[in-house]
Amino acid sequence: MKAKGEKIRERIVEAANQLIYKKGFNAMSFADVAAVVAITKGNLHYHFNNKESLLQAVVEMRLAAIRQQLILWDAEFSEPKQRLKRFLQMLLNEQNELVRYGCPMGSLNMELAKQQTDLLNISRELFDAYLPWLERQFLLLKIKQSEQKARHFLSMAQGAALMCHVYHDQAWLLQECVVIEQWLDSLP
Amino acid sequence: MKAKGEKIRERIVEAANQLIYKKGFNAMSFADVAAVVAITKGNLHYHFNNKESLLQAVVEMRLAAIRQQLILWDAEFSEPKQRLKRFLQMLLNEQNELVRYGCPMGSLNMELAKQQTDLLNISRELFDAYLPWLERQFLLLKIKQSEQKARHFLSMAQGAALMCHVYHDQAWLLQECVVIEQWLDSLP
DNA sequence: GTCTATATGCAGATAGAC
DNA sequence: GTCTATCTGCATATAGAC
Repeated sequence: MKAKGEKIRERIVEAANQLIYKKGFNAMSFADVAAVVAITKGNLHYHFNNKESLLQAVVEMRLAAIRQQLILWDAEFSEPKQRLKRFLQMLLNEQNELVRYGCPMGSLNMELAKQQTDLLNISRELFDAYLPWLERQFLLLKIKQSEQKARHFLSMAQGAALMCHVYHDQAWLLQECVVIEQWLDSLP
Repeated sequence: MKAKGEKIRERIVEAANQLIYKKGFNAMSFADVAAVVAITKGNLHYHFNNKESLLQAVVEMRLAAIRQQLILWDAEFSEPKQRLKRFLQMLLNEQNELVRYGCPMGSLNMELAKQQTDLLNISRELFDAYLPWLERQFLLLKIKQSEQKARHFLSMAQGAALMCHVYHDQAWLLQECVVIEQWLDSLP
């Protein structure tokens, strides 16, 4: 538990986090990560045996951030609809990154979904962190089929992120956010 | 234009098409394609210099299929809403493949969107083939903001395909199709 | 056209000196 | 812990015989 040892681990995970988002998990190499952290590949392998353990660490870091964020939103807004709109606001706040690199969750899960089952099981936890929270908001609104509503909300957000990314088109994202917000407002 | 030469080319493109869908473009190797077609890697390189030309050929094949399909749908249904519902029916018809491998368009574009700009420009043509057709249907319905409606429709479909793929969950897809159809019915 | 053989590069991963 | 050196495997791609 040496302080310095912990620090380098954090720097590695942070570098991997950025590289996974900007290059994709498969395109990211140990050499890439080592270069950013300014250590050698061999040293990096001392800290993380393989790519899977690196992914695990990155996902855990993201999970901690997501959970903290949701707690914050719960405290910040008492109205469930306001909380859901805060979720949409997040898309707008990060519109530049979304257009360039896609959704950090969606793009990673999509990349791992085709064949790499073990890795997908790890990255899917990111969605799992959001879904119950979303469902709870619809439950609080006393809306029927709250699970289905949560899924629809998340689906629409992912679809918007995917399309605006493929077309590098901010306008697409903005318009989708408007439509999703209208859908929220149309609910009882 | 020798018949036999054309035939092997078609077999290569068909094999690549399947492998790109089921394994992903980057995970697919020349060795994979050669094995399916039962030729050697060297021979495959004689027909396609590099992966980009293979992708180009695959996309062109898919484009031809899409265009033919849209012409068919136009002939089959006179009502624009029926045509759009036929699009949703396609998702249901291929639900097993969607759950396993995702949307052939969406997963390919997502994979290429992060860094490989040249390849993305090729694969995006697939979306470009659908979008004007979708917009035309909303135009025929005399619906305002038909372009935005087409984008929303496609976004929702892509979101549904992504989520049902990541969760390997047919129910997710089915429910989203129901919701999207309700959205269509709610339009004037 | 199709093959074998090979060049080249980079990936993930390991061994062992310091 | 961090380094250098190296192994192994597989990828794209090319050369040249048949």
